[in-house]
Amino acid sequence: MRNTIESKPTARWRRRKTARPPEILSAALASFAERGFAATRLDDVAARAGVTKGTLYLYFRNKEELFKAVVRQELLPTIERAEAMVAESTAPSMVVLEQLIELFSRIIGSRLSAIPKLVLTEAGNFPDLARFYLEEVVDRGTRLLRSILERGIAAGELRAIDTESAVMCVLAPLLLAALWRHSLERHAGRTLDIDALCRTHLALLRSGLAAEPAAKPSDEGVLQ
Amino acid sequence: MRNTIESKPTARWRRRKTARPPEILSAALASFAERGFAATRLDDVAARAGVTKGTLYLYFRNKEELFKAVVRQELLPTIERAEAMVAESTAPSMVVLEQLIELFSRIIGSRLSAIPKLVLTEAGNFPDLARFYLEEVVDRGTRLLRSILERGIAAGELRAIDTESAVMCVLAPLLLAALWRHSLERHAGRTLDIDALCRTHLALLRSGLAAEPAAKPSDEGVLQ
Amino acid sequence: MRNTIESKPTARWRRRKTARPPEILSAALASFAERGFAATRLDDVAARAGVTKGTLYLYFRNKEELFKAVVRQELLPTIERAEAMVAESTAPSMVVLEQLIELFSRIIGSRLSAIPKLVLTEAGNFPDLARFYLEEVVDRGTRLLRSILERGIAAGELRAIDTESAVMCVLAPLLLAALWRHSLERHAGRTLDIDALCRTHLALLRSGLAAEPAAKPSDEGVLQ
Amino acid sequence: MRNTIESKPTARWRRRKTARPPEILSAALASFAERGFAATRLDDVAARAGVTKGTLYLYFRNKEELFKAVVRQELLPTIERAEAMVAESTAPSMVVLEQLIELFSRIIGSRLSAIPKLVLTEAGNFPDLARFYLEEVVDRGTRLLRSILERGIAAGELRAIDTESAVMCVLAPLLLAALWRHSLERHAGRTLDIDALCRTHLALLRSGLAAEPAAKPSDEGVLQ
DNA sequence: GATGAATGAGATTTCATTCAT
DNA sequence: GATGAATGAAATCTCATTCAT
Repeated sequence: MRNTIESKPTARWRRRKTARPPEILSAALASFAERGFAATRLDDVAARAGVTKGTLYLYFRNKEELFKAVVRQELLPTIERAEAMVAESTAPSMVVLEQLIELFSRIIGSRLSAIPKLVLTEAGNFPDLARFYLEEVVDRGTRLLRSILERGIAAGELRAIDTESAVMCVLAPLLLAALWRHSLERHAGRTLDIDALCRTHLALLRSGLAAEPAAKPSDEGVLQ
Repeated sequence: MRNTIESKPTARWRRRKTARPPEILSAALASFAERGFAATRLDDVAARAGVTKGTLYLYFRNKEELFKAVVRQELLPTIERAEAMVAESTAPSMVVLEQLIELFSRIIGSRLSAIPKLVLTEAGNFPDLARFYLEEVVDRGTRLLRSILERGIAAGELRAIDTESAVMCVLAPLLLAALWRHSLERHAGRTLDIDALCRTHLALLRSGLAAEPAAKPSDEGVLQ
Repeated sequence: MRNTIESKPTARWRRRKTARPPEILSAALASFAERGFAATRLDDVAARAGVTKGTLYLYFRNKEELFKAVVRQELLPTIERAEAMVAESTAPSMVVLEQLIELFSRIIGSRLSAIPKLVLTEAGNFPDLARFYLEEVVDRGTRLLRSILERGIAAGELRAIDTESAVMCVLAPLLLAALWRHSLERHAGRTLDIDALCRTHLALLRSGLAAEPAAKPSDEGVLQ
Repeated sequence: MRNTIESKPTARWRRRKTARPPEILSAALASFAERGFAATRLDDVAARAGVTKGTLYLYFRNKEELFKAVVRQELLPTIERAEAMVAESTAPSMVVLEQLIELFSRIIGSRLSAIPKLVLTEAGNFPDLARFYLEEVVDRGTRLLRSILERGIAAGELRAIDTESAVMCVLAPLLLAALWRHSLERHAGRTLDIDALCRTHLALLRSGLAAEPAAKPSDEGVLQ
């Protein structure tokens, strides 16, 4: 009896075949990230997506497939974007590094940042998901960073270090920030200042990675 | 009436009685770290601990209490040890930092290193656990590191940076290593060389944190 | 605007409209016979009938009504045919018996033969279906057979036996053949030779039912 | 408050590890025979067995395994008994046949008689069950009967007929009686007089199978 | 103290049925 | 008339928890 003029009879639902899957994936990402795979109830995912449980099964064969779809479909575009960025760039490695870190820092703010936590959490229960993530995200990501570092070392811009370890040192603070945001931040009074973190991180990296002879430190006055 | 001759009949049993809780905690830590809280079945924990399900309930009220006990009882001694180490030390901050990192790198090899993953993973489902961990581990840990950095800056040994962010940058690679070990490492062909990582990390930190003679401004174009 | 020239554009569609119910019944009979009522999914029936699930509900109120329609509409014509055959015949009872058995043996080859299995299977779940089948098929069928036997006994052609039991003995091999075909035959390597079965059955019946004094056995040379 | 003298505190349940499986199998046989596999709810089986649903899973992995166990464990002893009976007997084949039929008629009265219906009904959904039944029951049973008939023919006691078909003719009325009992009988007013059926069947068989002096060909007009 | 059989609440999954298109 | 997306009730199955032994 809501509409006295327009007599639309309060449709219980509407057909939205193409709109559903993204909505469901998005709801699922949120739920899985919040509680983990096992603790997420499909009732919750469905409610969040504005459908009923049964509808989930029209689009995904079961809970596990839904879970895998979440991880697969969300990440790949971003990886590809980063790879393209690096491939196209001719800037000095330190600048490319800055650009990458900046890109990453923006991802931390998006819903994408929930995925690392998700994978961490569920790697033990989903071996093939773990392998997918290792190959399509970890490996591609580290290869990318490593190529930048090696290019910089070869060009004499950066000092010679163990690039394998260095890649982890470069990524770690950013990853940790993403994990923090989706786990403890909600329970801490404070929020993490991502920009400050990136600035400090970059400052440390600039001096840390700088080629040694010309190690005349430029300042980072602005940071701090 | 069984043992009329040997006078310490139940010795082994008596020992086992007090041995149970640690054995159970250890089994639980391993299981929880592998599969997460929800996906861990108490049958598995019991089997791993060499007892039956019913026995768990003699020592822990329920699954949740067992989980919390795992986190609580395993970590505190280590934190206290680190605090003592710093309190007693009069060495230059960079040296203390090295000692701390070395301590941490040894923890990564122990079963303790599963706990960060556990807490990260389950913070969403166990708010009070999250708060406990924040207060008793995160806060105390960062306070500790921060005090070292601040002491170093004050002494002119380290350059002036945002210590709040810097703490994360110092911890991140170590934490990431711990998380890696308990999630993706098993599925990757390779293992992480923790020592190499620590060496590289320290090398970067030494230059990155070193106090500088002068401070000529330069740009940080991208990040601001 | 499709058919400007041909003037019977929807002819095919019109035909289909009346063709639907039999097509659906046929598909349903096949599905129900294969898997039973509960295990049959309407999706399957619909697919087999070349329509979609929704269409079924245009012709049948629900799954149960569809099921009952299958049994009801398929059998009655055949029963009536058998009754007519017997009513018209003036041949000796043994000959009529042979004719009936021959009719039955042809039914075993048709899709109709699935129905006994269906009723057997679902009698427990559909009491009114069971009663319908009892009255309209079992009772009418046994009455028919019994009348033949009694006529034969009265005429001195057959020996005096308990006709109630004898009816079952006459029908049993044929029914069993029908059941076999729709249950185990598919899983056995072999198929049942219905003709051979009927020949043997008739041979046994001829001697078995023959009036005793004149028990000069005629042979069944061909059979064997 | 039931026991004012003996103060047994109304135990909610009792441990009866070995007593359970047969009780459950028996309850399951009854339920499955009544409604078929798919239509049987495990709640019902559990209730009938006096336990709860969960308990079923202590003893049987899932519904299907329970179903298969029912068929497997109930039948084999009986088959073996029949085989032993025939192996030991040296009586004329017609006498052995009578003994077998008598044995069978007693089975019809027991709960075992539900199994043929069950297998027939569910063969389509459980191919391996069908194969098991074919090999362990149908084949063994027909082999048994056939050996009796062949022995009788060889000894000149029975006339030469197609033993393969004859086996079905011998078994059919008994099987049909079993099927009837577990499907339509409940809905019919009347019950089947098994003894009368067996008597008539045997009477027909005696004349039908009896060896004949001569063999004058006559017609089999209809069937050929 | 230890056991493990039994429970029962709650999760995933299926599918007959509905109804907007 | 036909469709098939969406529903929601009901089924199977799991597993934390209890408690007789």
